[in-house]
Amino acid sequence: MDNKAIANILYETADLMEVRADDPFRIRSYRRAAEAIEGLDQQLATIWEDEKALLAIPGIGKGMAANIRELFRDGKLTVHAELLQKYRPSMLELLKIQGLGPKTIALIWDAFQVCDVEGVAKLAKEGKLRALPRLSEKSEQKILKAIETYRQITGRFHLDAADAIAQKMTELLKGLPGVEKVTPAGSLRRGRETVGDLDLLVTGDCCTQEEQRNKVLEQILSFPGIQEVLAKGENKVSFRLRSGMQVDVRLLPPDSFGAALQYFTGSKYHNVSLRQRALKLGYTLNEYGLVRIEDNKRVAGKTEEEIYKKLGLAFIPPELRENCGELEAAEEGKLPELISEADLQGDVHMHTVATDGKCTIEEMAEAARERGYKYMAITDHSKNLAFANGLDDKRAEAHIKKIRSAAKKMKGITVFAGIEVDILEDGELDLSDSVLEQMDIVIASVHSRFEQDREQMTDRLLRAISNPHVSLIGHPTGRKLLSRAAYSFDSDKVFAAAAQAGVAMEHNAYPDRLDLSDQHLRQAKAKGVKFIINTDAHHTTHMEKIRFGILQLRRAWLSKNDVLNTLPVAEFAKVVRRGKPVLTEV
DNA sequence: GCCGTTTTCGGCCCGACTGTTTTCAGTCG
Repeated sequence: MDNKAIANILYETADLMEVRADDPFRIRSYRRAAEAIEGLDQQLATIWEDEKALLAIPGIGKGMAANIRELFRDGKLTVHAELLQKYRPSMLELLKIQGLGPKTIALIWDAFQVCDVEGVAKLAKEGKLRALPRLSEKSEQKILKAIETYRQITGRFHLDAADAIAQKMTELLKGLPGVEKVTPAGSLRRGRETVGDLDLLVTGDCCTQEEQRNKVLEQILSFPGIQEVLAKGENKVSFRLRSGMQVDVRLLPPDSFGAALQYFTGSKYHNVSLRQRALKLGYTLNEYGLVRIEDNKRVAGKTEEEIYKKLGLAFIPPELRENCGELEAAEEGKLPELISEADLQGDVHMHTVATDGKCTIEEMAEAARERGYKYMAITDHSKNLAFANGLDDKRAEAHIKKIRSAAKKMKGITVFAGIEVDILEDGELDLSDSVLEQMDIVIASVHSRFEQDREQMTDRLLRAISNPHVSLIGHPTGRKLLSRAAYSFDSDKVFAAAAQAGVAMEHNAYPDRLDLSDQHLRQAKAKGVKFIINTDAHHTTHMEKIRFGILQLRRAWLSKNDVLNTLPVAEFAKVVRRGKPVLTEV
């Protein structure tokens, strides 16, 4: 059992305890413990027998330590099992419906003993929920709408979740005789913002030698978390994980690996165009190779590169394979030089324990330096975000001093003092200009009133952009992938105003945001906007998630020149101050 | 259930919004 699995069980326990109306503080302690475990550097599996080590983790006390030991010893947690027995696992799913909370779910359960999405939808349709206290016909409509939204997003997963499974599978198979490599294909390889099914390709001698193949297949089926095996043949295994994710693992011989990788990476429409092109040139292309029609001779297939080359094309990076002009550009040698992670000089959106982050200024700065960044910025929340303990003017000024003093001690990296200031309902910023003036970098973000109409939201953003202290707009559409839609605003107007004012737009690389989307990035670039890519890290471990954002920038055909935090530190410091004197010596 | 210049039990982040509750509970962030 890894840390993530333990944390999940604790989260689920907390959710179900909420339905049972347990002590709220006890519930919170389960969530705290789960968060702490997720953020650990080492695996609990290596220390669970050491009481002292467990108690040294903040948020873990005697009771939780006992819970953890029980999980490792018995493979289950009694309190979790009891709750699941009482309410059934479908209740966990029900809790994911927006607007349905533990109290309402408990109310429905007590009245009807119904606790699954299907059942609640039926009750709402039949008008039976309005009989319950606090629920009306209007509530029924709201619940039905939320269930509708929920159904649209289920079956898709955040990019990092799919990536984690791919990495685990690689870990599981590597080292087995005959396994050369394990490669993700499909939408994960193309970097689509969410992933449906996960496609994994295994190549090596194991695909042709029966004994090795059987060993590999056996190992694949030992993957932790498999709920159901959907198919098992000689060359392919499909299964569904408890999370609902379907994983297809294919075994492919090395000499046709390139063709298979090309085929299974897609997209479907890119492949259709590519095959049409092949036909025009006298070839036929399938997952086994590129074959010349006149003599039925296979001319390419071992690598993707040779296939594209034979078809008279430059190699097309997977992120561009969406049939959006990439074949034409590849033919004319006009593919852009895409940005890569190595181009980045810094990550400038991070939170610390001063607000809702989990690490100190020093810890975040050290982690950024270890990643090879030349600069970073501490940008905690402002007071409007009360639940995050946001900073008011006074605390913000004190925080700047703290950051500057920590910055002095750090060698090899410039630490900027910044803020993520809330854009209030009317576009006013949540801190005084006199305080913002003292910041190296100001991120202005919307965190409330997402439901404002298009006109109001547009004005709100335009007003924020007009503030001379704002360096960039944080997560500019406010969406949360698979849970919350983007707020509505006139993107043409806002992007044009940002370009005009020299205010950058953030690409937030955190996998549940990835905001701006690739379409918005393209649109903004066309208006002349520059971008800054950040992780919005709330923990040192979040910084590595930058790569998921890089995939989106690449999908939008962006290169280094479009992204400000590829600039050397001195130039970057200047550009985010928008003409005002630079405060930090670099 | 955790934590602690109160070593033992009381405090634990809270404001805004929504709907239907005529004074507030539930949900979200």
